[in-house]
Amino acid sequence: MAKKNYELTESEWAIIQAVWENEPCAAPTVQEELETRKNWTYSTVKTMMDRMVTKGLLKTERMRNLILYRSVVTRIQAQKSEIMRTVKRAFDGALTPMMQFLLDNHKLSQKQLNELERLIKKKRVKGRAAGKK
Amino acid sequence: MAKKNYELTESEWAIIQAVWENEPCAAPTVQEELETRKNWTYSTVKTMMDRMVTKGLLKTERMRNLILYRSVVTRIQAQKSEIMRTVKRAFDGALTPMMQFLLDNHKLSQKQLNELERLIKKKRVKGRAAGKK
DNA sequence: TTGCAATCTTTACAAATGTAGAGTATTCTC
DNA sequence: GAGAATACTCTACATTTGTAAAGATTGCAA
Repeated sequence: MAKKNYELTESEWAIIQAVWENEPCAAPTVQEELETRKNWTYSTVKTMMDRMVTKGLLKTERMRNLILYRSVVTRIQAQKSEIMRTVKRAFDGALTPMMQFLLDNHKLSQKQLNELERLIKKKRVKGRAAGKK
Repeated sequence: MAKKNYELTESEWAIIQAVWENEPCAAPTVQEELETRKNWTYSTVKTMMDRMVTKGLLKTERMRNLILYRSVVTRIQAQKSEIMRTVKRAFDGALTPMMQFLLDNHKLSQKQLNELERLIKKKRVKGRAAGKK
């Protein structure tokens, strides 16, 4: 139910990404997966994962002598939270100014602009069809 | 020079916003400004501000027996960092997917969509004029 | 000049986060 | 069945963040 706000730290993001991609998976898998980017030992990874279970970001299930982890929040949910956090903190909660800022402050290629325009058009049509909001 | 990445915490955002709006200003001013929203005592605010000086987010200047604070990073810089952080963590560094996500996952009104389209058009033209990138 | 008001300084402490060693249990493998 | 390999548990410690009380300064007002 609850549309909670999941504020993941940098490290938690790294971990949950690995989980999303291997789900369900054991801690060693995650550790190996991250070994190159992050330089974490098994202990480190495991500790973090267990803390994430406590926080309700992951959940576990025992399979014989193995402990398998699964994500509780989806990638979409996490992305949404991350964006909402930014909008709240840095743009006073207003989405359009943030979009505008993105357009103004990041050099997008023509191609990207086209793509965006296309997306907006699509959105627009759909919105109209479905009874405007 | 350095185009550093400023990762402000929630509290730091609150403080620096107050500073931006009153710059240069003394700690008590900031504390009063935030009194309603946050419920921080003077000590709390002062401590945080001094820590932010250490971190290079604010700087001070002594005026007789007063200590005045100024921001070191601009609102734009901070917003940019905040967005970059999100893009990096949650969208694998790619801006367009993030924009797409924004369009897909947040119900924008027709008006907002129009506005965005207009902005993009403007961008497009300007980009073309200035030798495409 | 004495005391009050405003401001600053010092110190503290708890919770969260980053990081991991050392020991324990379980399971292969020879 | 004994040692090696694998995975888990427990404990620990440093740093950062959130929060603030208590004490020291200083300038002004009576």
